[in-house]
Amino acid sequence: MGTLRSMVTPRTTPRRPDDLTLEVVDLIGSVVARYHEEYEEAAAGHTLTGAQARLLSLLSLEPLPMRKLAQRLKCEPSNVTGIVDRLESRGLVERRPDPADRRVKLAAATAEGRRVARSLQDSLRFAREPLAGLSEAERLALRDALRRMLREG
Amino acid sequence: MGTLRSMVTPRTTPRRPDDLTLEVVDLIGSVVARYHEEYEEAAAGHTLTGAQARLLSLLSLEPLPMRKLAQRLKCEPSNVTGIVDRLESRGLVERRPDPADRRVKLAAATAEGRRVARSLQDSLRFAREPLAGLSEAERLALRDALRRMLREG
DNA sequence: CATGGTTGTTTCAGTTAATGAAGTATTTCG
DNA sequence: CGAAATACTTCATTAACTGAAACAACCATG
Repeated sequence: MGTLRSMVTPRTTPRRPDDLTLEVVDLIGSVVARYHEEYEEAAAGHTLTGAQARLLSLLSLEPLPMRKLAQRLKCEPSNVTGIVDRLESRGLVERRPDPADRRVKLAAATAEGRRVARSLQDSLRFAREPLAGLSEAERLALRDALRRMLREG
Repeated sequence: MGTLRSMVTPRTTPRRPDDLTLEVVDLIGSVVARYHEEYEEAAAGHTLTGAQARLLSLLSLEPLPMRKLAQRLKCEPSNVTGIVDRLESRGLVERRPDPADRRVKLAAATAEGRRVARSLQDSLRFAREPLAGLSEAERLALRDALRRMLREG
């Protein structure tokens, strides 16, 4: 069906990605799936949900106001309230007043929270294993390609 | 960067990933985030949730029993029931009996469902844009690296 | 061929994530 | 000062997800 058309009108479809591009997109889809799988798995290993793990990771670096958390997680502030509530009830996160602005509440990881975040990072290190199959040169090429891909948009 | 360390202690840190690997992992994290963002966006453009879009995409290729859907989506069968319910109530999917086994119900995309799935694919094609910045040689190298990464595990 | 175990699906109860609309403080600025 | 904007919470609602229980149909095996 399509073969005849492509023989007759070889250059009328400028937007149609070539087979190589399609394959690469497909591969990226697989990498995305695998990354997610392992992330959720690592989180579950600490009895955390994905959203909780992501938020805790952010806070392990520095305390942040709720509104900033919402921005980083790309969700509504009211949603962050619940996630922080659950982490707080487990003693992994605490709320502090911001001395500079009494409206804002800073969410901060507790010592225990940081410990869990670190352990999470380590178990996620497992996600790096696939890279072990690549030579240094390949990893360099991969880095450059990914950098360029992300540079756009 | 990591060169000095690797010269001094070439075999004492077998598990600790080098800086290059860490950077690549980080870049993959960004690609994952971007991919998801665009996928959810494309789904939302059709008033579908991510889970619904994923399920519909699977069904656009071939009808599948509920249990197979659960396996593909890596979730419990009871969950699939709800997602299919919602898609069915919108006329995008239908349930048919499996002639070979009266226990199983095949979920199948309707004509409208296939149309939506195709349109979804097309808007997701936007996700391929980042690849446009790469030369053919780079895309080839990227493909090979990704293939090898996924080969393991 | 009966019957007991297994499989495929659904229902139900419960948790989490997420949004959007109010509502309450607090800050900022005309 | 007073009005508008900002930060957070609460509430109602929907979806995704899990695990347990129920039900029907399949399939062995004695």
